[in-house]
Amino acid sequence: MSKDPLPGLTLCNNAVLRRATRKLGQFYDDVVAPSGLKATQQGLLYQIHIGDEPAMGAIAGALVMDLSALGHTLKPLIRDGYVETFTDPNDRRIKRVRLTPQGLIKLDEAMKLWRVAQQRFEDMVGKEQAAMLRAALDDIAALDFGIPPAAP
Amino acid sequence: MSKDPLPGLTLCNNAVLRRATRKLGQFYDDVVAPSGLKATQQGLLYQIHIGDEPAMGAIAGALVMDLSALGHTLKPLIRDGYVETFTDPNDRRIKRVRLTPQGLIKLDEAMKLWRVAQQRFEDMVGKEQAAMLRAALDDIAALDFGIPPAAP
DNA sequence: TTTACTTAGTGGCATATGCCACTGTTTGCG
DNA sequence: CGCAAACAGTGGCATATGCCACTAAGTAAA
Repeated sequence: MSKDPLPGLTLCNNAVLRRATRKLGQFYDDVVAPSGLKATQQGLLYQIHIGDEPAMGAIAGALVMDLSALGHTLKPLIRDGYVETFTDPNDRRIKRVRLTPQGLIKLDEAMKLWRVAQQRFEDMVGKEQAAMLRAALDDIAALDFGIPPAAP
Repeated sequence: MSKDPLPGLTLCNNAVLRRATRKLGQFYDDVVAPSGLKATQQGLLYQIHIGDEPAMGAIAGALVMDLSALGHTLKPLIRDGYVETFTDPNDRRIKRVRLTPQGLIKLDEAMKLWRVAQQRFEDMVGKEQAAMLRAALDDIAALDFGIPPAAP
Protein backbone atom coordinates (compact mmCIF):
# COMPACT_ATOMS: atom_id res chain seq x y z
CA MET A 1 0.00 0.00 0.00
CA SER A 2 1.29 3.41 -0.90
CA LYS A 3 0.70 5.95 1.80
CA ASP A 4 -1.06 8.94 0.33
CA PRO A 5 1.99 11.07 -0.34
CA LEU A 6 1.50 14.82 -0.37
CA PRO A 7 -1.70 16.80 -0.38
CA GLY A 8 -2.61 19.89 -2.29
CA LEU A 9 -1.04 21.70 -5.14
CA THR A 10 0.22 18.72 -7.07
CA LEU A 11 -0.94 20.47 -10.22
CA CYS A 12 1.21 23.55 -10.60
CA ASN A 13 4.50 22.74 -12.23
CA ASN A 14 6.13 25.70 -10.60
CA ALA A 15 4.86 24.97 -7.10
CA VAL A 16 5.85 21.34 -7.30
CA LEU A 17 9.26 22.31 -8.53
CA ARG A 18 9.75 24.74 -5.67
CA ARG A 19 8.62 22.22 -3.13
CA ALA A 20 11.05 19.63 -4.38
CA THR A 21 13.78 22.26 -4.35
CA ARG A 22 13.10 23.05 -0.72
CA LYS A 23 13.25 19.41 0.21
CA LEU A 24 16.34 18.54 -1.74
CA GLY A 25 17.97 21.79 -0.72
CA GLN A 26 17.56 20.95 2.93
CA PHE A 27 19.09 17.53 2.36
CA TYR A 28 22.13 18.74 0.45
CA ASP A 29 22.51 21.60 2.90
CA ASP A 30 22.49 19.22 5.84
CA VAL A 31 25.10 16.96 4.34
CA VAL A 32 27.36 19.78 3.18
CA ALA A 33 26.90 21.80 6.36
CA PRO A 34 29.99 20.44 8.18
CA SER A 35 32.07 22.37 5.66
CA GLY A 36 30.42 25.57 6.77
CA LEU A 37 28.98 26.15 3.31
CA LYS A 38 25.44 25.99 2.04
CA ALA A 39 24.81 23.72 -0.91
CA THR A 40 24.19 26.81 -3.02
CA GLN A 41 27.56 28.22 -2.07
CA GLN A 42 29.32 24.98 -2.79
CA GLY A 43 27.66 24.96 -6.19
CA LEU A 44 28.67 28.52 -6.84
CA LEU A 45 32.29 27.91 -5.86
CA TYR A 46 32.29 24.91 -8.15
CA GLN A 47 30.87 26.91 -11.02
CA ILE A 48 33.56 29.52 -10.54
CA HIS A 49 36.20 26.83 -10.27
CA ILE A 50 35.37 25.13 -13.54
CA GLY A 51 35.38 28.45 -15.33
CA ASP A 52 38.47 30.33 -16.39
CA GLU A 53 38.19 33.34 -14.14
CA PRO A 54 34.66 33.83 -15.42
CA ALA A 55 33.00 37.21 -15.65
CA MET A 56 30.06 37.74 -13.35
CA GLY A 57 27.73 37.89 -16.29
CA ALA A 58 29.00 34.54 -17.55
CA ILE A 59 28.38 32.90 -14.19
CA ALA A 60 24.94 34.41 -13.90
CA GLY A 61 24.15 33.20 -17.39
CA ALA A 62 25.31 29.67 -16.71
CA LEU A 63 23.27 29.52 -13.52
CA VAL A 64 20.25 31.21 -15.11
CA MET A 65 20.45 33.69 -12.29
CA ASP A 66 19.93 37.41 -12.10
CA LEU A 67 23.21 39.30 -12.24
CA SER A 68 22.48 41.34 -9.15
CA ALA A 69 21.39 38.22 -7.30
CA LEU A 70 24.74 36.70 -8.11
CA GLY A 71 26.44 39.79 -6.80
CA HIS A 72 24.60 39.50 -3.51
CA THR A 73 25.24 35.79 -3.20
CA LEU A 74 28.91 36.34 -3.83
CA LYS A 75 29.31 38.78 -0.96
CA PRO A 76 29.46 36.35 1.93
CA LEU A 77 31.95 34.24 -0.02
CA ILE A 78 34.15 37.26 -0.64
CA ARG A 79 33.79 38.35 2.96
CA ASP A 80 34.89 34.91 4.14
CA GLY A 81 37.86 34.99 1.80
CA TYR A 82 36.89 32.15 -0.51
CA VAL A 83 36.48 34.25 -3.60
CA GLU A 84 37.99 37.39 -5.03
CA THR A 85 37.16 39.60 -7.97
CA PHE A 86 39.16 41.79 -10.29
CA THR A 87 38.42 44.05 -13.17
CA ASP A 88 39.16 42.71 -16.62
CA PRO A 89 42.08 44.78 -17.92
CA ASN A 90 40.73 44.67 -21.47
CA ASP A 91 37.24 45.83 -20.61
CA ARG A 92 36.85 47.67 -17.40
CA ARG A 93 33.12 47.06 -17.30
CA ILE A 94 33.78 43.39 -16.73
CA LYS A 95 34.54 41.99 -13.32
CA ARG A 96 36.03 38.54 -13.21
CA VAL A 97 35.84 36.09 -10.36
CA ARG A 98 38.17 33.42 -9.05
CA LEU A 99 38.68 31.26 -6.00
CA THR A 100 41.31 32.15 -3.45
CA PRO A 101 43.64 29.38 -2.23
CA GLN A 102 41.42 28.98 0.82
CA GLY A 103 38.42 28.92 -1.45
CA LEU A 104 39.90 26.05 -3.34
CA ILE A 105 40.61 24.16 -0.14
CA LYS A 106 37.10 24.82 1.10
CA LEU A 107 35.63 23.68 -2.18
CA ASP A 108 37.58 20.43 -1.96
CA GLU A 109 36.25 19.89 1.51
CA ALA A 110 32.69 20.65 0.46
CA MET A 111 32.90 18.48 -2.66
CA LYS A 112 33.74 15.46 -0.53
CA LEU A 113 30.53 16.00 1.40
CA TRP A 114 28.63 16.81 -1.75
CA ARG A 115 29.56 13.43 -3.20
CA VAL A 116 28.01 11.79 -0.18
CA ALA A 117 24.76 13.67 -0.66
CA GLN A 118 24.75 13.07 -4.38
CA GLN A 119 25.37 9.37 -3.84
CA ARG A 120 22.77 9.01 -1.14
CA PHE A 121 20.20 10.73 -3.28
CA GLU A 122 20.94 8.62 -6.31
CA ASP A 123 20.79 5.49 -4.24
CA MET A 124 17.27 6.45 -3.28
CA VAL A 125 15.84 7.49 -6.63
CA GLY A 126 18.06 5.47 -8.91
CA LYS A 127 20.98 6.62 -10.99
CA GLU A 128 19.09 6.59 -14.28
CA GLN A 129 16.02 8.21 -12.83
CA ALA A 130 18.25 10.97 -11.48
CA ALA A 131 19.94 11.42 -14.84
CA MET A 132 16.60 11.65 -16.59
CA LEU A 133 15.37 14.14 -14.07
CA ARG A 134 18.46 16.30 -14.51
CA ALA A 135 18.00 16.19 -18.26
CA ALA A 136 14.39 17.28 -17.95
CA LEU A 137 15.36 20.08 -15.59
CA ASP A 138 18.15 21.18 -17.89
CA ASP A 139 15.64 21.43 -20.67
CA ILE A 140 13.44 23.63 -18.55
CA ALA A 141 16.34 25.88 -17.63
CA ALA A 142 17.08 26.20 -21.34
CA LEU A 143 13.52 26.94 -22.38
CA ASP A 144 12.87 30.09 -24.29
CA PHE A 145 9.65 31.74 -23.25
CA GLY A 146 9.17 34.57 -25.73
CA ILE A 147 10.46 38.07 -25.21
CA PRO A 148 8.14 40.20 -23.07
CA PRO A 149 9.23 43.68 -24.28
CA ALA A 150 8.10 45.27 -27.52
CA ALA A 151 9.99 44.97 -30.77
CA PRO A 152 11.43 48.08 -32.47
CA MET B 1 21.48 19.24 -34.32
CA SER B 2 21.02 20.09 -30.68
CA LYS B 3 22.60 23.35 -29.70
CA ASP B 4 24.87 22.80 -26.72
CA PRO B 5 22.39 23.79 -24.04
CA LEU B 6 23.80 24.92 -20.72
CA PRO B 7 27.36 24.75 -19.48
CA GLY B 8 28.71 23.70 -16.13
CA LEU B 9 27.12 21.99 -13.22
CA THR B 10 24.83 19.63 -15.09
CA LEU B 11 25.80 16.96 -12.59
CA CYS B 12 24.46 18.10 -9.25
CA ASN B 13 20.83 17.16 -8.84
CA ASN B 14 20.31 19.95 -6.38
CA ALA B 15 21.95 22.65 -8.48
CA VAL B 16 20.08 21.64 -11.59
CA LEU B 17 16.85 21.66 -9.67
CA ARG B 18 17.50 25.12 -8.32
CA ARG B 19 18.41 26.42 -11.71
CA ALA B 20 15.22 25.12 -13.25
CA THR B 21 13.29 26.61 -10.35
CA ARG B 22 14.78 30.02 -10.97
CA LYS B 23 13.91 29.84 -14.63
CA LEU B 24 10.40 28.57 -14.20
CA GLY B 25 9.84 30.87 -11.27
CA GLN B 26 10.69 33.89 -13.39
CA PHE B 27 8.26 32.73 -16.06
CA TYR B 28 5.33 32.10 -13.75
CA ASP B 29 6.13 35.31 -11.90
CA ASP B 30 6.08 37.30 -15.10
CA VAL B 31 2.76 35.90 -16.19
CA VAL B 32 1.10 36.24 -12.80
CA ALA B 33 2.63 39.66 -12.12
CA PRO B 34 -0.33 41.70 -13.45
CA SER B 35 -2.27 40.46 -10.42
CA GLY B 36 0.30 42.03 -8.15
CA LEU B 37 1.19 38.66 -6.68
CA LYS B 38 4.29 36.55 -7.02
CA ALA B 39 3.77 33.01 -8.21
CA THR B 40 4.77 31.82 -4.75
CA GLN B 41 2.09 33.95 -3.17
CA GLN B 42 -0.53 32.76 -5.61
CA GLY B 43 0.44 29.21 -4.76
CA LEU B 44 0.25 29.93 -1.06
CA LEU B 45 -3.17 31.56 -1.32
CA TYR B 46 -4.33 28.55 -3.28
CA GLN B 47 -3.00 26.15 -0.72
CA ILE B 48 -4.83 28.03 2.00
CA HIS B 49 -7.94 28.15 -0.09
CA ILE B 50 -8.17 24.42 -0.70
CA GLY B 51 -7.68 23.77 2.99
CA ASP B 52 -10.35 24.13 5.63
CA GLU B 53 -8.92 27.02 7.58
CA PRO B 54 -5.67 25.09 7.85
CA ALA B 55 -3.30 25.46 10.76
CA MET B 56 0.05 27.00 9.93
CA GLY B 57 1.78 23.76 10.67
CA ALA B 58 -0.48 21.93 8.24
CA ILE B 59 0.30 24.37 5.46
CA ALA B 60 4.00 24.22 6.15
CA GLY B 61 3.81 20.45 6.09
CA ALA B 62 1.95 20.32 2.82
CA LEU B 63 4.43 22.70 1.21
CA VAL B 64 7.44 20.98 2.78
CA MET B 65 8.38 24.35 4.12
CA ASP B 66 9.85 25.50 7.40
CA LEU B 67 7.17 26.75 9.76
CA SER B 68 8.94 30.01 10.46
CA ALA B 69 9.52 30.52 6.76
CA LEU B 70 5.81 30.18 6.21
CA GLY B 71 5.20 32.74 8.92
CA HIS B 72 7.48 35.21 7.19
CA THR B 73 5.99 34.56 3.78
CA LEU B 74 2.54 35.07 5.16
CA LYS B 75 3.28 38.55 6.50
CA PRO B 76 3.04 40.52 3.27
CA LEU B 77 -0.21 38.73 2.45
CA ILE B 78 -1.66 39.61 5.82
CA ARG B 79 -0.39 43.16 5.53
CA ASP B 80 -2.09 43.50 2.15
CA GLY B 81 -5.30 42.13 3.56
CA TYR B 82 -5.51 38.91 1.56
CA VAL B 83 -5.15 36.58 4.49
CA GLU B 84 -6.07 36.57 8.15
CA THR B 85 -5.25 34.30 11.04
CA PHE B 86 -7.04 33.34 14.21
CA THR B 87 -6.31 31.15 17.16
CA ASP B 88 -7.97 27.78 17.24
CA PRO B 89 -10.48 27.92 20.12
CA ASN B 90 -9.88 24.26 20.98
CA ASP B 91 -6.13 24.52 21.15
CA ARG B 92 -4.76 27.96 21.65
CA ARG B 93 -1.33 26.96 20.44
CA ILE B 94 -2.72 26.52 16.96
CA LYS B 95 -3.15 29.45 14.63
CA ARG B 96 -5.41 28.89 11.67
CA VAL B 97 -5.31 30.73 8.40
CA ARG B 98 -7.99 31.75 5.92
CA LEU B 99 -8.44 34.05 2.95
CA THR B 100 -10.25 37.31 3.36
CA PRO B 101 -12.93 38.20 0.80
CA GLN B 102 -10.39 40.34 -1.02
CA GLY B 103 -7.94 37.48 -0.80
CA LEU B 104 -10.43 35.26 -2.55
CA ILE B 105 -10.99 37.82 -5.27
CA LYS B 106 -7.28 38.27 -5.71
CA LEU B 107 -6.75 34.54 -5.88
CA ASP B 108 -9.37 34.28 -8.61
CA GLU B 109 -7.62 36.97 -10.54
CA ALA B 110 -4.25 35.34 -10.11
CA MET B 111 -5.54 31.89 -11.00
CA LYS B 112 -6.71 33.15 -14.37
CA LEU B 113 -3.19 34.29 -15.10
CA TRP B 114 -1.73 31.15 -13.61
CA ARG B 115 -3.73 29.04 -16.06
CA VAL B 116 -2.12 30.95 -18.89
CA ALA B 117 1.35 30.25 -17.56
CA GLN B 118 0.56 26.64 -16.85
CA GLN B 119 -0.89 26.18 -20.33
CA ARG B 120 1.99 27.91 -22.06
CA PHE B 121 4.47 25.80 -20.17
CA GLU B 122 2.71 22.57 -20.95
CA ASP B 123 2.43 23.51 -24.58
CA MET B 124 6.19 23.79 -24.64
CA VAL B 125 7.22 20.66 -22.79
CA GLY B 126 4.18 18.50 -23.46
CA LYS B 127 1.33 17.67 -21.15
CA GLU B 128 2.53 14.17 -20.39
CA GLN B 129 6.11 15.21 -19.96
CA ALA B 130 4.93 17.82 -17.47
CA ALA B 131 2.83 15.28 -15.61
CA MET B 132 5.76 12.89 -15.39
CA LEU B 133 7.99 15.65 -14.19
CA ARG B 134 5.52 16.65 -11.49
CA ALA B 135 5.26 13.05 -10.39
CA ALA B 136 9.02 12.75 -10.13
CA LEU B 137 9.24 15.99 -8.19
CA ASP B 138 6.45 14.91 -5.89
CA ASP B 139 8.41 11.78 -5.14
CA ILE B 140 11.41 13.84 -4.24
CA ALA B 141 9.40 16.07 -1.97
CA ALA B 142 8.11 12.96 -0.24
CA LEU B 143 11.50 11.30 0.15
CA ASP B 144 12.58 10.35 3.60
CA PHE B 145 16.23 10.96 4.16
CA GLY B 146 16.94 9.39 7.52
CA ILE B 147 16.82 11.24 10.81
CA PRO B 148 20.00 13.23 11.50
CA PRO B 149 19.72 13.41 15.31
CA ALA B 150 20.75 10.60 17.62
CA ALA B 151 18.39 7.91 18.84
CA PRO B 152 17.66 7.45 22.57
C1' DT C 1 -1.45 18.86 41.22
C1' DT C 2 3.21 19.72 40.09
C1' DT C 3 6.80 18.82 37.15
C1' DA C 4 8.72 17.38 32.80
C1' DC C 5 8.05 16.91 28.00
C1' DT C 6 6.03 18.00 23.63
C1' DT C 7 3.80 20.92 20.32
C1' DA C 8 2.96 25.29 17.61
C1' DG C 9 4.40 29.68 16.62
C1' DT C 10 7.29 34.02 16.88
C1' DG C 11 11.34 36.98 16.30
C1' DG C 12 15.98 37.69 15.06
C1' DC C 13 19.64 36.85 11.93
C1' DA C 14 21.54 35.19 7.49
C1' DT C 15 21.44 33.63 2.83
C1' DA C 16 18.94 33.29 -1.81
C1' DT C 17 16.87 35.83 -5.56
C1' DG C 18 14.57 39.45 -8.26
C1' DC C 19 13.55 44.05 -10.07
C1' DC C 20 14.64 48.78 -10.76
C1' DA C 21 17.26 52.92 -10.94
C1' DC C 22 21.80 54.56 -11.56
C1' DT C 23 26.93 54.75 -12.61
C1' DG C 24 30.82 53.68 -15.43
C1' DT C 25 32.53 51.71 -20.06
C1' DT C 26 32.52 50.55 -24.83
C1' DT C 27 30.97 50.75 -29.15
C1' DG C 28 28.69 52.68 -33.26
C1' DC C 29 27.65 56.40 -36.06
C1' DG C 30 27.22 60.73 -38.22
C1' DC D 1 35.47 63.87 -32.43
C1' DG D 2 31.13 63.69 -29.80
C1' DC D 3 26.87 61.81 -28.54
C1' DA D 4 23.45 58.07 -28.29
C1' DA D 5 22.72 53.19 -27.56
C1' DA D 6 24.28 48.95 -25.58
C1' DC D 7 26.76 46.57 -21.73
C1' DA D 8 28.28 45.11 -17.06
C1' DG D 9 27.81 45.82 -12.38
C1' DT D 10 26.21 48.05 -7.91
C1' DG D 11 22.94 49.36 -4.28
C1' DG D 12 18.54 49.60 -2.38
C1' DC D 13 14.30 47.42 -1.43
C1' DA D 14 11.27 43.32 -1.10
C1' DT D 15 10.13 38.53 -0.98
C1' DA D 16 11.58 33.51 -0.13
C1' DT D 17 13.56 30.29 3.13
C1' DG D 18 16.13 28.29 6.99
C1' DC D 19 17.95 27.72 11.68
C1' DC D 20 17.97 28.76 16.45
C1' DA D 21 16.46 30.41 20.79
C1' DC D 22 12.43 31.41 23.31
C1' DT D 23 7.42 31.68 24.78
C1' DA D 24 2.84 29.94 25.29
C1' DA D 25 -0.12 25.89 25.67
C1' DG D 26 -1.42 21.16 25.99
C1' DT D 27 -0.21 16.52 27.95
C1' DA D 28 1.67 12.91 30.47
C1' DA D 29 4.08 11.07 34.36
C1' DA D 30 5.15 11.18 39.48
